[in-house]
Amino acid sequence: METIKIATSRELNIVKTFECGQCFRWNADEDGIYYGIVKEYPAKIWTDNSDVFIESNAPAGFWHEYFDMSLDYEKISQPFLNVPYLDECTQDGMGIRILNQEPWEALCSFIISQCNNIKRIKGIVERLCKEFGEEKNEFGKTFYTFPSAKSIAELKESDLECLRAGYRSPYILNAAKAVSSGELNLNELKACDYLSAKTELLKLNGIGEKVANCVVLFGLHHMEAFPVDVWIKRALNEHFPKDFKHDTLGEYAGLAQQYIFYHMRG
DNA sequence: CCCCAGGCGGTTG
DNA sequence: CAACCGCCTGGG
Repeated sequence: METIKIATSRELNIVKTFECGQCFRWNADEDGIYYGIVKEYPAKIWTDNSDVFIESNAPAGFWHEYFDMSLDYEKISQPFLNVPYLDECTQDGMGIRILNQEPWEALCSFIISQCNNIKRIKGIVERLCKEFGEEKNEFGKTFYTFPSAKSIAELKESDLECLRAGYRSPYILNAAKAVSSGELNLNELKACDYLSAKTELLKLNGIGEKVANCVVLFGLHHMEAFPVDVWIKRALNEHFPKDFKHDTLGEYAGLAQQYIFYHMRG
């Protein structure tokens, strides 16, 4: 077990980053210490004196990559300060980072997210991991890895009843089969351009524009993706010109989307 | 009882 | 094209 300083709290605000809706498996205890697991590495993360620390067994550079630390977020956010209303959102949301999550986990999680609230999304994802993931004990707590696409693909729809995911279960199975068979290669989609990646995801049953954009942004790190959900729709209607086009925000439009989403959810 | 929650897919006008 | 509706489940 090793503790590293990953960033300053100005560069990485863990509350904003974990609570802005991009991930579902980080939870704070009563002291504000976050616990979570990425791949097979349970982790404990906290802020102390304007610095962010992580305790885990992960190899060197793992968290640096996960938190996207090689990108200067203050710099890439500068253009947003020239856009009315987005400037407020950007100042408010500074410290949010777009995580480099596991592509399959993001795909599965955002399938589950459709027409659902955060609490229930978290519950379903947690049951999925507990039921089909691998147990890891650390920090006096129990963690479960996110089950592989292959392990889910081997299941039947009735096996997923315990998740209580409703009509989303067949979508999960279908996606798992596509990924484990190689018909859908998420790593390839990460390497290719945003639009091709999204187009591939849209071919899957149960994946529409919103979910595809979330997967492309949060799972494949194509930062120009701009998922439009009910909150963003509301923000666009209330605070932006009618003819506003979000692609004018450029290659980091997805970060702007997160600032807006965080600001709306307040 | 009703309605809604970070959608999608199929049908209709 | 847009508008609408059913869909699983849980909470208000």
